[in-house]
Amino acid sequence: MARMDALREAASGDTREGILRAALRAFAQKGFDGASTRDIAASAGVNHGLLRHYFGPKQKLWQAAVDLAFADMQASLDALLADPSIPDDRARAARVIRSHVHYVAEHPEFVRLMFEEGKRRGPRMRWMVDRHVQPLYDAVRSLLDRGSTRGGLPFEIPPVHFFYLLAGAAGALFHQAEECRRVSGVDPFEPEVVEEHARVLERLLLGPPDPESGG
Amino acid sequence: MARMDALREAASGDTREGILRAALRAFAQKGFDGASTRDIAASAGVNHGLLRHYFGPKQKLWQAAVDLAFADMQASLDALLADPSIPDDRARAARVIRSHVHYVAEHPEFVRLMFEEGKRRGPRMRWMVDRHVQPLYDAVRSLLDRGSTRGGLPFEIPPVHFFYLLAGAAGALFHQAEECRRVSGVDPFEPEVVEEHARVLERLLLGPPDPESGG
DNA sequence: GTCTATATTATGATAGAC
DNA sequence: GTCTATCATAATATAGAC
Repeated sequence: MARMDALREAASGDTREGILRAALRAFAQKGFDGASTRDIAASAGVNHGLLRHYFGPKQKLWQAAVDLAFADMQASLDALLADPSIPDDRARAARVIRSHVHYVAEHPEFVRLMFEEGKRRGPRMRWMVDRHVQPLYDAVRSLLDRGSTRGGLPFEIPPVHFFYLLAGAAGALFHQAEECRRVSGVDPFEPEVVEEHARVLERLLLGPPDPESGG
Repeated sequence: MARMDALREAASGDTREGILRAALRAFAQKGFDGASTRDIAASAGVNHGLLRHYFGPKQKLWQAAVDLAFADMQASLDALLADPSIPDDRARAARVIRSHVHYVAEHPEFVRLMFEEGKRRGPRMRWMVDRHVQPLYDAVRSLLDRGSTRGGLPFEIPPVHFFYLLAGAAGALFHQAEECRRVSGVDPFEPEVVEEHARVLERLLLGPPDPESGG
C-alpha cells in the first residue's frame, strides 16, 4: 500500500515535471501566444486535459515555468555576493560575470523568457519583474555600490546601464543561437565558445587583469 | 484626371504605409503569432480585408515590415565603413558603436524583430538572416579585419563574439524598455540615458580615450 | 480601392467517463 | 490521475459586393 502510493507519487511527480519542462521549452522558444497548450501536452507525451489538472489555466503554467527558469539564478548570485573567500571587489565582479555567462549558456530559456516578456507591458511582465527581476536588479545595484572600487569596475557605470549591458552582452549570443549558427557557422553552446565569451566579457567590463593582484 | 490619379495614389500610398507601420509596431511588440492581422488593420484604421489586397498573406506583410525596420541600417553602416574623413580605425569603431546605440534607441522595433525571430529555426529566421543579418555580420567582420589595430579594439575579439556582444549590449536596454521602467524607474528613451549608454559602451569596447589622438 | 460576409482551422477552457 | 469529447472563441484566408 505504502509502496504503491510512493510509486504513484513518483509517477505523478514525473508527469508534472515533464509537463513543466516541455512548457518551459515551448514558452521560451515560441513565446506565450505562440506556444499552444496542446503542443506542450503532446511534447510531454500526455493529454492536453492534464495540464489543467496540474497547473490550472495557461497563465499559471507559464508562471510555474518561469519560476523553474529562475530557480538557481538568485541563489547562485546571492552566494557569490556573500562569499567571504573572494579577495576583492574586482575578483567578485569577475566571478559574477563569468558565472552569469555560464548560467545563460546552460539555461538559454532563462534569457528567452526574460527577453520575451520584458519587452511589453502587461500582467505577465509585472509578475515576472516583481517576483524575479527586481531582486536580481537590487543585487546588482548592491554589487556596484561598493564605494571606492565601484564594485570592481574600472570606471563608474550607473546600475541601470550596467544591468542591461551585462544582460544583453552575456545573453544575446545564446538567445540568438539559431541565428548565430546560420550567420556565422559557430555553435554558441560549444564549451570553448562559452568560455571565450565569458573571457571577453570579463575583460571588457573589468579591464585588463591588474598586475598587482596577480593572475 | 491626372490630379485625381495623383491624389488617389497618394491616398493609396498613405494607406499602405499606415498598414505597414501598424504591422511593424505590432510584430515587434507581440511577435508574429501574437500580432493578429485584425488588430493591425484596426490599428491602421482600415478593414482587415485590405491587408491581403496590399500585402498578400500575413507572412508577406511581416516581410515588408522587417524590410522597413532594416531600411536605414545597412546604408548608414556602409557609409560609416567607407567614410574617408574618419581618421583611424578607433575613431571609425567609435562612430559605429555610437551610431548603432542611437539607431536602436530610435528604432526599438529593429531590435525586437531581430530578437524575436533570431531565437528559433524556421522560414522567417532564414529569410531574415539571409536578407538582412548576413550583410550586417559581414560588415562587422570587415570592420574587425583591419590588421594591426584589430579594427580599433584594444584586444582581439573574434567577430561572432563582438557581433553579439555589441548587438546585445546596445539593444537590451531598449528591447527591455518596459521592464526597465518598472524595475529601475529609468526611461531608456530619454536622450541623456541614450547618450550615457552610448558613452559607456564605447568606453567598454574601445577602452579609455587615447591621449595621443586627442579628445 | 475598400468593405461585408463566410469558411476553415486552431486554441483555451471545461465537463465527464474510467 | 489520465483520457475523450465538446464548447466557445478568435484567427487566417478568401470570395464577392460596391
